[in-house]
Parts: sequence; C-alpha cells; structure tokens
Amino acid sequence: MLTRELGLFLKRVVFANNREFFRALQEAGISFTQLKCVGLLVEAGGPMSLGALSEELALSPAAVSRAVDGLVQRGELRREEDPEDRRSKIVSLAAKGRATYDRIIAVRLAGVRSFVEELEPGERDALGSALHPIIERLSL
Amino acid sequence: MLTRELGLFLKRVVFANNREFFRALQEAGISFTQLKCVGLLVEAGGPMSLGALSEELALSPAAVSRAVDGLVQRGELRREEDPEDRRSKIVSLAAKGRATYDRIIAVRLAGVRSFVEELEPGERDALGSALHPIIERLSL
DNA sequence: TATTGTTATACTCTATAACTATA
DNA sequence: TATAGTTATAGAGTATAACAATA
Repeated sequence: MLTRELGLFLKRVVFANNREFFRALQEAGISFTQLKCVGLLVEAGGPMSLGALSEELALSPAAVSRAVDGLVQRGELRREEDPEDRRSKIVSLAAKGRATYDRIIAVRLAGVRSFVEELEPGERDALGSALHPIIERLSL
Repeated sequence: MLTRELGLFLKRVVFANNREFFRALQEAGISFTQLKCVGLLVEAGGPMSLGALSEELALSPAAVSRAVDGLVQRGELRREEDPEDRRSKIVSLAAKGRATYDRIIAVRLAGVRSFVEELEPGERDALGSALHPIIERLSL
C-alpha cells in the first residue's frame, strides 16, 4: 500500500518536471550522460579515474571517454595522467563544470519546489516530519 | 528545506533502482521510448492517435512512428486506420503490451518496496500518513 | 602478458525534410 | 492547400573490437 502510494508520488514529482529538465540540458549543450559524469564527480568530492567513472555509470569505457573528452574541450572537467600509473587518467571537476551542474540541478529542484508549494500547510508539515528522520538516519 | 530533503529522497529512491530497471528493459527487448508509448496508452485507458502520442511524449512524429511500428510488429500494440479520418492511425494496447508494461513496472516497484522495507516501523507509518492525504487530494 | 584508455566501426534512436494519402 | 503519418537521410550516443601505451 505504502509502496504503491510512494510509487505514484515519485512519478508525479519527478516526471512532471522532465520536459524543462531536458530543455535545460539542451540549452547547456550537454548530454544526459555528460551531466551524470559531472554529477558523479561533484558527489564523489574529488577526482576519479576514467575507469571508475565508467564503472559507476554502467557505461562502456569508450562511451565515457568520448563524453569526458567533450567536457574537457568545453572546460567543464580536467583530465590528467595519473603520475603513479601513467596508463590511468585522472578526471576532475573544473569550476565551470561545477557551475553547469548547479545550474541544471536547480531546474530539477525548481520542479520539486513547485510541487511543495502546491501542498497545503498541513500536508507540508506532515511530509517534512516524515522525511526528516529518514534523511538523517540514511545520511542523505 | 523540505524541497531539499524531498529532492534527496527522490534521488535515493528512484535512482537506486535504475540499473535493474534498464536491464529489465533490455531483457524485454524494448526501448525506453517504447515503454513510454505503452505506459501512456495504459494510463490513458483507451486508444490514442499517433499524433497524440507524439505530442504527449514530446517526440517527433517520425520517432513515434518507428517506435510504434516495432511494438506493433511484436504484438504489443495494435494500429488501425481511423474510420472517421483515414489519414489518422489509432494506436491501442494489446494484451501482450499490457503484460509487458506490468512486468517492467514491477521492477520499478520492487525498488520502491525494498526502500520501504528498509524503513523503521515508525518512519513507515509517518510516511504513509503524510502521503495518503496528498495522493487522495491530487487523485494520483 | 595484463590493464587503462582511445580510436574504428556498426547499430540504435532521434530530428528534419521529402513524400504519400486523405481531408 | 492543409494535415496525419511514413520513409529518407543525417547526427548523436553507445557497444564491441582493434589498438597504443604502460605496468
């Protein structure tokens, strides 16, 4: 029962916003995979090898190599040889990449915010009270 | 504050499950766009023209035409001329399409369910109590 | 020899444009 | 002439395989 209701809720909040989100991606001139590359580096909080990116994204090394290449050319990411293993490339976030990520994620959050604003005050309070301990416990 | 927490929550519940979801799609031999076509027909509760599908999916008529063509060939959907306007094609759900949709959506719901099962009883109750009136009011 | 990443090639999905049939 | 849908063509993104450099 809760599973079903939570499923409906997720669908409503996430997918209502999809069109604007993909338009924002297009305007930024960045692909969905490229956004995920940047996002992964943001969340990791530090550099990652190309192989690690490939693993996390569940994409082929070839695809990630191409995606990263585009981002490096645009100045969103940096790519350097690992001095400890020169086969490996270390990919890291440039300031521009961080800004691009924040800008696109803001579009997603705006969708969530507009949903929250549609809630009635009592609904909002109850949702906040329910989510807060979950977020805390799972360290989200 | 609630917006941010809800955003983290959504991300956690939806994307934790993505890998299995896309594997299920691949095993079903159906593309994401094709799943959305079928899903739209399921939710509409009746047939739609190809143009209406194209509009709802925000995809070109050409892309939807190809996606539907594949689904028709596999027996997931039916496509017939509209007797009232023979330029228009009426696309409707076949039993196989409905079954395919249910099977793939079950994978998504399994992800939601496993999240719900991770919750502690008090968290689960609070979340259910918060979501229920929202679902009711928005008729989700 | 094995591993990391890149390049070559083929495939899928998409949009735009040209086209067919119907209105 | 306009509209609904299909087919032709080109572009983006991906996987597999072949390759280069390093271990």
